[in-house]
Amino acid sequence: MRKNSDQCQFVVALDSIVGKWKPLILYHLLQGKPLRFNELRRLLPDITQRMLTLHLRELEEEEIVKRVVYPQIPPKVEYSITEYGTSLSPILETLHQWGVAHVERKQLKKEKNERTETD
Amino acid sequence: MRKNSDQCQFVVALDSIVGKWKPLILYHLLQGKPLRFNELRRLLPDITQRMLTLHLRELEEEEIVKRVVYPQIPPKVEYSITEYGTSLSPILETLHQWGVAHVERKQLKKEKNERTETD
DNA sequence: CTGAATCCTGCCCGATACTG
DNA sequence: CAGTATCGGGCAGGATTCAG
Repeated sequence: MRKNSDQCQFVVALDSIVGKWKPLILYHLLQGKPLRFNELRRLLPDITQRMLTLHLRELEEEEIVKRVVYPQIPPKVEYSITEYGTSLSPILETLHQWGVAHVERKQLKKEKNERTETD
Repeated sequence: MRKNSDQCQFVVALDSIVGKWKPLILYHLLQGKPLRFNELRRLLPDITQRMLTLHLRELEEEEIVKRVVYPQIPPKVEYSITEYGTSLSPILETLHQWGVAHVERKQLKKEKNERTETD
């Protein structure tokens, strides 16, 4: 340890963000409104219950997401972004912008290739 | 497709960055100086040849990294960041800052817990 | 020195069924 | 409604060997 101990901290940050569904979960929670379990499920059509719970637990563990249980029947649980969690917002925003640009770039390149092929 | 097609683009960005060693590779190449294959290996003490080549190929594929072969014996290959690749710099920087803060936060919390336990 | 080719392994995630 | 429990597959990544 300690070798690159300071330089590698983006790996730490990535760990909090990476996971097949975490970025999407965060995206929705960062809208600000608390969401119930099944609301999140509906917003992420292809996620399984299992993965949703697992990822939420991990985010909760890092205090990025807050879980509030309303003791009632039927159960009601709300998930929301913590204040600390909002500090991820600029990261996601930057990633999103870069992603959009990257896709456009690829698209342009593809079109260019197709044009030169038909010459 | 197209469901969240615009919102999910951070996933695209993450794909370019994620991979066990990609962030480290990028970190070193973003220093600006072109690096030879074995120089990178030395900088990433625990990476295997296989993973280094694979990750470099992926980065090259996305035009984030440029590969220059000097036809000579023994072979010499230099990797450097492309101009396009430098656009990742702010992302890595933001991630790094957040990572550092996140680790510190965890550390503080741990110390606090240890203190209350010994009460 | 810079790889490519195989083989192997862990573990992330998915599918499904069950519960308070 | 909001979860657990269990089983299994796929794929990223590691170890090793060969090659120009």
